[in-house]
Amino acid sequence: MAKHTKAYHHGDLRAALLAEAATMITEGGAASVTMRALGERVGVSRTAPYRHFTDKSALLLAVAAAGFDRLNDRLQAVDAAAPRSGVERIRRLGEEYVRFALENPAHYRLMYGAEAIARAEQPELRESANRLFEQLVEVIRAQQRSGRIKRQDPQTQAYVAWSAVHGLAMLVVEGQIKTTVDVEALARQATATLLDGMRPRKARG
Amino acid sequence: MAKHTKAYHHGDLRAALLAEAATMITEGGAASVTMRALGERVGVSRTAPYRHFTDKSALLLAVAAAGFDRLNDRLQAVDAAAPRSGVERIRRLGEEYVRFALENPAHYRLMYGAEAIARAEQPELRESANRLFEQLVEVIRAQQRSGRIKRQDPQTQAYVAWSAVHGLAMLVVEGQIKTTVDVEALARQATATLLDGMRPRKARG
DNA sequence: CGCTCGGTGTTGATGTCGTCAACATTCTCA
DNA sequence: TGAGAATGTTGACGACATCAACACCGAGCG
Repeated sequence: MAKHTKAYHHGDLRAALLAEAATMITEGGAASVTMRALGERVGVSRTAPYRHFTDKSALLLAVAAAGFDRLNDRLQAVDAAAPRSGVERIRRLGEEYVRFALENPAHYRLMYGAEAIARAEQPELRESANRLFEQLVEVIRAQQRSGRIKRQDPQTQAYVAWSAVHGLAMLVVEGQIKTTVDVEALARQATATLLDGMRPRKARG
Repeated sequence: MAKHTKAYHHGDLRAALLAEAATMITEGGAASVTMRALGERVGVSRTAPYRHFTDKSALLLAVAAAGFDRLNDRLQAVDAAAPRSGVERIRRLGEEYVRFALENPAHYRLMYGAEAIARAEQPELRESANRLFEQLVEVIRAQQRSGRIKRQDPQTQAYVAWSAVHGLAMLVVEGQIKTTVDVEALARQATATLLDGMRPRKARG
């Protein structure tokens, strides 16, 4: 009686669908998620998901958005545990970001693959990604205030930093960087180089 | 009489298919490429392409590989025109790389989207991408010799540089970076930051 | 010069998919 | 308790990739 948006016939189909779809993505990539298979795995018919998502795209979109939320949470947790000041804070964020991608390759691909989801603009996804970006901008602003990185447009710097970690994550996830390479070390090197480039003229940490 | 691999019934179906598929990708994304539509646009039946490509995946793979070749050519041309020494050389490469992605968003996506192509390892694609990578490693080695960038493992540095430009390209192509942003400027900033981070301790260009 | 054969292209059929529409069930609430 | 809404199911449709059987054509052999 308390909740009524959920727990009808199935119990909580919407959540179950999201969870199962995420599992399927992990197991066999986004392409392996089919309405029929999904329904079967959850124990409902193929069209049942349409009561909760207008589209297959909408469903994948929700899964992707959930991925962004998870990533955000992890980054926030790492940031909270990091020293308040010092570029170490950014370094840890960058490394954790790449780690997430490595641990959830197919999910990560989905999150950034507009193609797989739909053609139109996806405000929901942009929103999730944007929260991530804004968080990064804030950290950079803080470091600028304490003079640890250059006082340039923080937004631009955030884009550059995001590009670096995202690029690395993507190359690994798509298999362009041989798996024989120590990706953790690569991530450290990438963030280190990045931070060096963002450092003020004479500082030497 | 000279050539016999080509110019049979159609003239040169294989090449025509590759060209038309590339056009379709540009116009409507990789998802818009369907064997039926492709055949129709080239003036053959839906299954004609199977005489030249075992699979739809194989066809897309060839298109993607061609994209890498085009990108390689452009980078080589830019590099040839750049001053032999000086980080300017790397700077121009980075900017040209991003420019290519911006001009061919859908094609670029395809090149790096293993998902859209197939599941298995794609040696052909890896090969094309690797040529690009090796070229970058060479340029970095040259700069190391002249002491313009740190003497670290050039392969690692190349991965970091590649990550930076690829990440930026991807974020823009996928619409994660608002189109209101001056991407050219962002590319300049990214390469500049990168080069700064790769510079030896005391150098100041 | 005509025949044949491999390279090339076509048509028909199959199985899978996303999705719509009509129908069935079940929960909520008045 | 009964009605209406929320939820789920089955059947059907059109698009798709792809296979198999068939048709065409051009080159080289006799």
